[in-house]
Amino acid sequence: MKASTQRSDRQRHGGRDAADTPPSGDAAPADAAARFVDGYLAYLLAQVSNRISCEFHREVEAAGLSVTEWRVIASLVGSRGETIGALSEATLTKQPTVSKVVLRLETGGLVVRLRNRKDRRQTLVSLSARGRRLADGLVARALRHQTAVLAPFGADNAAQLVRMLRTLLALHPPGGIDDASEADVPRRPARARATTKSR
Amino acid sequence: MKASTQRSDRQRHGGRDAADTPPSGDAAPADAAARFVDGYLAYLLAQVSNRISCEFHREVEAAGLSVTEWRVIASLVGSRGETIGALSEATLTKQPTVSKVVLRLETGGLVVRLRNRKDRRQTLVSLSARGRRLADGLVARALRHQTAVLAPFGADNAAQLVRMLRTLLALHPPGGIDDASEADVPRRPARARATTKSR
DNA sequence: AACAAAAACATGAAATTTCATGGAAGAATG
DNA sequence: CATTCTTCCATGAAATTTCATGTTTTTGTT
Repeated sequence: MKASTQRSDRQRHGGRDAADTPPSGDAAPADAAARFVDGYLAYLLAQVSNRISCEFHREVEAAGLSVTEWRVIASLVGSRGETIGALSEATLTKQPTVSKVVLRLETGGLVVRLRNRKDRRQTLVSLSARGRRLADGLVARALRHQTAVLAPFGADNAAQLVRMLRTLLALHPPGGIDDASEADVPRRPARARATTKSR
Repeated sequence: MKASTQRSDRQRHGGRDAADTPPSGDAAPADAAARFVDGYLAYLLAQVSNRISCEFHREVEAAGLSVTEWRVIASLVGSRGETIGALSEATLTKQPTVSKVVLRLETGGLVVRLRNRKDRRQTLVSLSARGRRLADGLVARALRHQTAVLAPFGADNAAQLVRMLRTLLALHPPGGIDDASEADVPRRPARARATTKSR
């Protein structure tokens, strides 16, 4: 229910044909009209993130995990227990999805769910022995892959890249999703607020 | 149906409670056990990509577009026409999804679909006059946002970040590699040097 | 302490995305 | 030029994700 209707009126094309211009193949000969996205940071980040990840996802699937499952597992490596909420943030997946994936992983014997004694609302998820074994193998491969990816840059540049990414992370706190601080004004598309609340 | 069964046996928790360790809040006091993902490039890229994008997605939704719709629109800015396949790659969305989104956008009057005369199999998508107006506004805001995001780095570092991202893009072609096997064509040249130098 | 408000998570319903498939057009072979 | 193979896209069915909501627990207020 985003833009316009959802009906699929047209059968086949309306009939109009394109003039002649072949779309941007890769290198435009004369009309060097660059696509906007090719210089857009968010696009570059998304593309790079996706391509790097996808390369490794082959190994993930070979291990019998879905991408979301791998993200959850990976987020648990080196941790003593993560809440559903923390996993949601770490895996870039909405909370209900994480709840379900974790449940699936638990029945699969890869993770364990406990209750936090300090706050009995939260569910603490951690790797089972079997989950840790599986994770260790994948993590080793992941690090090898990462090394290969960063290799072309040399240690210094690679380190700087990682440093800049970390800086960006620190500069842009998560949770831009739900924000209802001033609970009075219901919904205002108004002026963009850059001040992300930290939690 | 990825890992294990899908049944949901358990009602509520099994009953076990966590020991006492509060999960990684943000800064571990004594047990500096860092989560694996916090040093994992793919994770950093995904997080940064997501957070930067999400910040802007508020403006996108304010404009009445879904994220996928915005990605399609943005990919058409500065282009004379993109195929469904190209849009699929640019938007990181599977082809059937793009087909449907484009159809929706067309009925919404934001894009136009034509047939490529050169290759009548492909559908060339381009912005309508109205779509271009909408896109221009969003692109202007997107660039302002990008400027703000890169500001803390200074021109030189910002440029280097973008350069490195572009290099990674060049080093890691899309689509992954199908199976190789008997192909006489070299799988992927790969061995490319990353020129962190100017563009 | 009592009560209201908020937070964390599980769950069913709804929406979106992807998978599998098929038709049509171009390329490749003979 | 007939035949086969591949590519590109659309479409219905299936799977995944998200939304909306309810319950339980914690926090804040009076």
